[in-house]
Amino acid sequence: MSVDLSDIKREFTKFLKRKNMKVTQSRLNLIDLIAKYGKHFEVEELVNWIATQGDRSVSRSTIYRTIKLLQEFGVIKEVIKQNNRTIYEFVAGKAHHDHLVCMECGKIIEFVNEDIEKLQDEVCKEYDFQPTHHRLEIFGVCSECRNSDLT
Amino acid sequence: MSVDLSDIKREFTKFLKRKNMKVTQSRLNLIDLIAKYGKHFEVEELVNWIATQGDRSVSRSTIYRTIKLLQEFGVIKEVIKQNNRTIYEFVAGKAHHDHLVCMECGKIIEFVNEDIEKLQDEVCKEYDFQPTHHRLEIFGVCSECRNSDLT
DNA sequence: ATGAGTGCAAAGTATTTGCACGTAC
DNA sequence: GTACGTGCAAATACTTTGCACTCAT
Repeated sequence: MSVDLSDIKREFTKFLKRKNMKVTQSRLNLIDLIAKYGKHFEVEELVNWIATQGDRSVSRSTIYRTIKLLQEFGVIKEVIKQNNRTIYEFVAGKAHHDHLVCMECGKIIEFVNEDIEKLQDEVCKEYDFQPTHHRLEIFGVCSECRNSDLT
Repeated sequence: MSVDLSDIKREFTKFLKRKNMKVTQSRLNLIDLIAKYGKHFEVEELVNWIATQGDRSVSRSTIYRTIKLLQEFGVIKEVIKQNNRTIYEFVAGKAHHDHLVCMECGKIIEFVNEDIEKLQDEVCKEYDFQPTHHRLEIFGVCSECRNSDLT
């Protein structure tokens, strides 16, 4: 793990105080739990997994509420919106990246392309649009699935 | 309107026949209705608007079912996924484009950038990934909203 | 004539919310 | 001590589905 969770929790504490919100165990625990989960997740999946983690458990409502805060804080992003599913990622300490999504096996491939980012900035300038965030999803079929499809 | 609806309906008819599905009034009507609606839409919004269109009415279930077919056929796309909303667009006859979404006024700006498309193809080649479609959403604040925000 | 399509209402998901109780400050 | 946060269960919003009837073929 490239990022120090203590740092994140310390910054999140400041973030909460700035907003005059309370620094609760649930809120801090959820950071640990999501980091421990360690992969892309859907909320329901996370809720169920957290239920298996003994103590430090956090309820569904609080998970939903805290995920919103963590998105605002910036350590979590909705990276894939497919059908009616939302897949989140813990992005703390990671460079911005986008995703290839295999529609057969569900695999998610992350990629970084600075040129695409630059071109987006140009588009925004052209329309005098101030971007806050973006999401690029490329859906298709990964090479493994194509190769195993030779049935 | 740059595209001939009759052509689209003729092609959709072929599409349905190829799939051994029936060419029903509801299915053809929905194409007319969506074209007449003429802008980006959410399903619920479309359902309510269609209910005001007198005859040619189509039920919510059939709208949902037919939208899936029209997506497969390619004349409709889910272009924006924001929070838990899905915004569709009737794309028949339009060049592929992506979107800037103003989070203050909800305005949707379409843009075309061939270079971004090319770079995406390169990324896919690099990962030996066969893309079927993609979606690039840039969220932010449009210039009008920034100017009126001088409060 | 027959089976796929439609409309309705009910069921299923995902997410949000009201409220009583607990906890940070 | 007070107000915000939490957990629960209920409510909401969106979408899908079972079924009886209708219509395209």
